Amino acid sequence: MTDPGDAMRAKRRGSVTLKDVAREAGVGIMTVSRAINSPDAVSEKLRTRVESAVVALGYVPNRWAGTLASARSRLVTVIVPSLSSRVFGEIVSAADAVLTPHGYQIMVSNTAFSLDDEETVCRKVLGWRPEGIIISGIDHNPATREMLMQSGIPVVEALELGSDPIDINIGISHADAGATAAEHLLSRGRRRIAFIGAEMDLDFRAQRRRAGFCEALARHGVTPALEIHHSGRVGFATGARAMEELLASGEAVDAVFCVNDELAVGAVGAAIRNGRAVPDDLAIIGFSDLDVSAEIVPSLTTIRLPRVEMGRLAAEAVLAGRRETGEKRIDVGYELVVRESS
Amino acid sequence: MTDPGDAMRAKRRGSVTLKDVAREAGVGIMTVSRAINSPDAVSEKLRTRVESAVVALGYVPNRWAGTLASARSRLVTVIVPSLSSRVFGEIVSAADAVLTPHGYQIMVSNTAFSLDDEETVCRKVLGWRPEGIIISGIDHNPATREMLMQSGIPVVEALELGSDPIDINIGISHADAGATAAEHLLSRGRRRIAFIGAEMDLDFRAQRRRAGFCEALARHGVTPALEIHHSGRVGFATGARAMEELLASGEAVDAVFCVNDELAVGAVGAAIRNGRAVPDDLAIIGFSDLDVSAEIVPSLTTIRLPRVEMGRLAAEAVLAGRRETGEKRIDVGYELVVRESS
DNA sequence: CGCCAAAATGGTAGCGTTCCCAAATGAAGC
DNA sequence: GCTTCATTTGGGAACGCTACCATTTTGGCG
Repeated sequence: MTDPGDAMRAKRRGSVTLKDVAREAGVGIMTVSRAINSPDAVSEKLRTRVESAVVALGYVPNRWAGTLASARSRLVTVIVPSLSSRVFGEIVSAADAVLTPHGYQIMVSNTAFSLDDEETVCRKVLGWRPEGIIISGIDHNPATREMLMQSGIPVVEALELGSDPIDINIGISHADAGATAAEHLLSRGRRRIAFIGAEMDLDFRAQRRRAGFCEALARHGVTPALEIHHSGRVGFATGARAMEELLASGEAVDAVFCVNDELAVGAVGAAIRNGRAVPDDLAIIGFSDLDVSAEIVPSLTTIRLPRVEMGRLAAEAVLAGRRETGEKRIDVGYELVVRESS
Repeated sequence: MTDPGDAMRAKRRGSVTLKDVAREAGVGIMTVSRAINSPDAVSEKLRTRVESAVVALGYVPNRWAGTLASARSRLVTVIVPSLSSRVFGEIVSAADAVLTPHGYQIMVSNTAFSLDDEETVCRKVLGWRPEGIIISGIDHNPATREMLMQSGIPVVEALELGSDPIDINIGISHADAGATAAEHLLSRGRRRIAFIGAEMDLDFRAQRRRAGFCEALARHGVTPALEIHHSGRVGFATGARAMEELLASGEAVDAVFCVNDELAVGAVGAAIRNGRAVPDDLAIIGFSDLDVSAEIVPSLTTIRLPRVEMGRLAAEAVLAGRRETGEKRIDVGYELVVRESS
């Protein structure tokens, strides 16, 4: 596997530049630049001449040069734990929908749920000098925090609400969400309540949902009947395996809180397959409200995380910049969505 | 909403540069550049001095300048129809996993399934001078094709196999996949076979799956008993609505091909809810094999699209570049996954 | 101790834009 | 026709970095 760079470089040197277009159109270099970036500042006659030269030569302005000269990258970085999850995809998508019409380009990086990777990614990302950074969560290495604060770039921490934002913070309280799940199951008269999680050591938000869940139970004098912390990766299949483990344990359980909807959907499937009636034998509640959660049978009770709204608000916060002395902390709230599984 | 650019510019001018680090470390500017980019070419002594100066000043190299000077952007663009879909997320994720270790950064853009948007996006993307472009599908506006061919950048068309690749083409035959679905249902003894699709006018791959499906039926003297082309957006809920429509039609149907798994999973749910036994009353087959498809009850028969492999191969093709006179067309194949729903 | 090759270091000239200002052109008024 | 002012146009200097080449230092060896 040879280095594509050499060919690249050879090709690129000598590609069409502003100067080529200027020569073709018989105008100055600045006239071309203006004809492209602020057409109103150029006379009709020259503008059309420039435009046809651009088309004739297939000129595409080099953003690197433009960015370097103007110190405006028109780039916004989004740092998420995972690129393949629909949860983060929806956030990115919503942010993109806001930013693209404003001429911004999104650049996505993933941390694989690791704080150290996040630090590496942040350092790399700052080299691109984005005009805004949207980052997942409020847990960062001290060095990451420091770096972001020093950067002078608007930083939006999304997904979870914390007490000490770097800059702007948009999210919900995951502890409260966990507590809401517990209270819902209790209100249904369940007392032998289990917990299912996976990759809990990596996902701080999931940890806090669990903590909030356990505390709420404790307030009612209940302790979790069983906790399955599955070693597999978060996903539908892992949820199913975890449920099988739970059923195999023989423990008497009448309700389960799955720390996210992937696990919960898989758990519902496994419960049904193993002859349990949901919710009669076993109530199940998840977290995040995936699209699929509403369509499975029985449909899944869950807690809706307003992902699209968070993505949109994060993008708008970046656009507003940090000078805008608006709200530094935005609680987008969550919503208990009661369906058939509880 | 004021323009964040001004603050940006003010901040950035006068940020830490190579020269500052050089002064701090008491060395030449080139020594700093080398200490960072090819540490082996610098003596131990100076390297440590540079390194501590970098840390002391919090220097982060400016990629714009580096890219401009070296004509190496270390950027690979991935153009997908949608950012929020898990199918595309997995492809992007797999490509990222290959490219990141090689020092590349991925830039994702979405076309919203529109050829015109794709053209706009391509033009914009070329301005960033990526070293490779991974684009979804083989259908492009003539201008888009032209632009990509002229660019001199390796282009990988992924997801579907065509006869005339711009450069490199990785995918499967969607017509064959559709035919496989039809043949599977026929082999199960079904003859009153329906089709469910959504947004069919935008998704050319789905169109070809349908065409292949219809042709295969025709070869066996069967015509689709019913076609539901739902107007909603592709998603689980739309699949459910389409199935309800199908059931309400009163048409005698014993099998359904859903043009993708989102629709199929939703359709399974709706069929069950409406008292149909799947597969006894109604067999259902989807396309793509989502993670969730294996975990619902009944689990979904589908055709697996090897997304991770495509993402990986596309990234490797970009790394290899176009000089590598290897395979221009790679058929990654699909696989019929028979589960409970058929 | 000197000599030469090899390694380490630094200066300079771009890379392709945009910004700033000067020059040129055109319009309007007398 | 000439001056004055607004509008267009263009030139040159950055922007921060790397490539290339020249220079300096080092180390090995006779």
